[in-house]
Amino acid sequence: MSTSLDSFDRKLLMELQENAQIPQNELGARVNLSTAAVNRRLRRLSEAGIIERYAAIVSPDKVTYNLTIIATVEVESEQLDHLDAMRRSFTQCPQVQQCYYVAGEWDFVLIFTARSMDEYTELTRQLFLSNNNIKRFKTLVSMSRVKVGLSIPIDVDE
Amino acid sequence: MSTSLDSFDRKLLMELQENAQIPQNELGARVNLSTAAVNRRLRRLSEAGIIERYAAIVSPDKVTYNLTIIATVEVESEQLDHLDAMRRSFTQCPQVQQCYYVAGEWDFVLIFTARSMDEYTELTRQLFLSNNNIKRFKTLVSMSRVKVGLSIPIDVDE
DNA sequence: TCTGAAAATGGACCTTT
DNA sequence: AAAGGTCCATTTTCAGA
Repeated sequence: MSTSLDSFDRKLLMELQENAQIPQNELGARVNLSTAAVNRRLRRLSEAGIIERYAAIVSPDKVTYNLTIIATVEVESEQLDHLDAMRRSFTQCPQVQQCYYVAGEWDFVLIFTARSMDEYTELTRQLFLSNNNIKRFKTLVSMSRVKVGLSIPIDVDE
Repeated sequence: MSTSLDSFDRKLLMELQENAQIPQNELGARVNLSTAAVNRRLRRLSEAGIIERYAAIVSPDKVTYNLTIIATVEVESEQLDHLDAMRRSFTQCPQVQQCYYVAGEWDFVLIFTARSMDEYTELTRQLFLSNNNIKRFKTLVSMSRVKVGLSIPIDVDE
């Protein structure tokens, strides 16, 4: 059950979060392991769910999704069925890249990607304004995507 | 030069954002294209920077990064060298998964991943409290990662 | 689009700890 | 048992005709 990673696993994860296209023999060379051993470890990491999946990262600019917007939302009622309905509507919206249910001054934080302000405005209409369980929301428009990723810090020596 | 995607490219991107491990022959079957055609398109998409990179997505829970925290930051001075220094310090911090420079009530939005509240507290010390260009910051602790990803919506038929 | 070479993956089997 | 290494078959990628 010990899902504990050894130093090899950590090095592999570090590399693969950066670049999942490195072939296994090259990975082996980097971490000092045979190709077969790398192969086995990658399988284990995937099966254990430590590697959730492999994904292509698409450049938003190159496909004219030039806008990134962060929205914070406060709800009226935290009744469970209401919350669930909201979670679902946020999750289903493809322009919602991320959604966090948070404690503090707000209840949800959403990260949108959109092609234009008009598109975002329309989304707020659908998701926020037409929902009377939303007390208020605030919009922060990103001027610069300073750092964007989902990498988890992996300490190689630990 | 026209970086415009046709319907095949869009379908491919849609699939690969979800799962970058699908072999090219399987992709071909799904979008109705030969393996070789898929191969050429993927190369083109990468070379054009439309596919930025391929990445392994690691499950934070499985490696004991149980905390996700969103922080908003207001700066004292928006002088360029000050901003740059801050951007750099945020970018370099491995626990900062994302950082956006925003317009509105705040100047930066940061998304942290951390192992514990103590770790986060220590990070705020390093990044915020020891920096006297930061006027104030606010912390929102995520109770649930409702949706997490970097996918761009790709309309298959457009 | 087809064919085939080269590369990468992944299993079998043996060895080490 | 658990994990590594070598070798080999299969699958996948990718270029040329």
